[in-house]
Amino acid sequence: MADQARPRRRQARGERRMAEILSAAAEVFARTGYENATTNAIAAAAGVSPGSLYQFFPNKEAIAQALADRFVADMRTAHQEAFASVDFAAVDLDGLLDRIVDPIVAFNLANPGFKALFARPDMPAELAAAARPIQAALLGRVESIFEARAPELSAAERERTAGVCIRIFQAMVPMVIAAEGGERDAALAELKKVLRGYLAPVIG
Amino acid sequence: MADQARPRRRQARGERRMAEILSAAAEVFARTGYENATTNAIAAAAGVSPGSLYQFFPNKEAIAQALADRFVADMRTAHQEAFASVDFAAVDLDGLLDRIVDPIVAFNLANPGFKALFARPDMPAELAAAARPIQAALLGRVESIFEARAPELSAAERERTAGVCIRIFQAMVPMVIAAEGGERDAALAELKKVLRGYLAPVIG
DNA sequence: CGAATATACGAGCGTTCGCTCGTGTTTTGC
DNA sequence: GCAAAACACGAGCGAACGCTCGTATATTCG
Repeated sequence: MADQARPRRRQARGERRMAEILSAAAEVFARTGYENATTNAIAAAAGVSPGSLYQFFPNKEAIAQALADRFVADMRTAHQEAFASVDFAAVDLDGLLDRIVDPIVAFNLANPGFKALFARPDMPAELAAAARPIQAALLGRVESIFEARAPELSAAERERTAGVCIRIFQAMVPMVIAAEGGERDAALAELKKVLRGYLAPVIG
Repeated sequence: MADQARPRRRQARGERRMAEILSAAAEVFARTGYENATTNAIAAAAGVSPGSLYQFFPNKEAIAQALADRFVADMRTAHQEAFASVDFAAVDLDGLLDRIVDPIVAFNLANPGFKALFARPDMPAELAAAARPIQAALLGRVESIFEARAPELSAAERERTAGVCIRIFQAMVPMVIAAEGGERDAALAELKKVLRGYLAPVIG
């Protein structure tokens, strides 16, 4: 009953190990996907025994959960930077797209494990829950742009439009990442073209 | 070696069983995803013993493969109907979108197992191979529209534009399917809005 | 120093799951 | 009618994998 098992006091060494294990997990998840990633493989990739791994994480899902938390934190700052650098009212649509799309694409490019964890259709409920706050925050930010640029939109329209933008983004980022060099620039330009075509009638 | 194991002669009963097993597999895949679907669960859902299942399919992947083939065949006819009913040169962009988007969305709505098999990021290579022909065919059809309506496009631009359209489609169909009633109509309208905004500059 | 706790190891337990095998029943072909 | 082949059953094998446990070393604290 309420076997709360007070969290053990970590040493600096332990904190380092946890970070190493998470990095190894990100790499293994990115390479093999969530289901096919074995905890022993993660431990091996981190240069650690299975037993040690389980001193820091109670089970496989907790690893994914902690990794999700780390991604969410990183992504939040990436988003904050992206949205903070823009005066929504002053800049034109093309400028807006450049300032917001580029850094978020860059984040996804730098964190290949991110998609392997969150792009899965049969994601454990807890992982989905971890991803939700970042999704909600992103949605809110996009909505706030529309609020400033297209105040005539109803709340429902605003939310729907923002949701569609994010959806488009998530669909096309893999395309951008998969492309190489000049191809990638073309794909990125195409992503912006789609968003521009969709948004031009809404926020001139 | 080349232990070709000539294919056994099926009875009518056997053909029926195979179809039943595939339908059961579609249902189980749709409900639990590919990895979490157990062959015993598929057999049970089909009202068949595990041993019987393995008289028709050598392994789990072969079941998915055969199901993929069935989906591909069904989808091919759905696409054929969708594209055959339109005179690309005569109709305007809105009409074009209505005539093509609606039936393909309807197909996805009627085949919920389809996505569970093909929307997976860590799809076995053989499954991806089974999906490729249908993707290629769809790409070709979309390209042929552009060829008729925007002959000034280079081959590379044409292919890229068609690929983006399909990508957008695949990203937004789940949104349409997840929505209910009026919400669904709104989502469908939004899908067309995205495509229209993207394509209007290309094929007036 | 010594006790308490954190970290580390890796063999292997328990369970799940894809798949097999021995056996029995139905259908086909002659 | 009778053999051969297809169909059907379900207990359970073997391997994979998440995770544990006994044990040993390192670190902290008084």
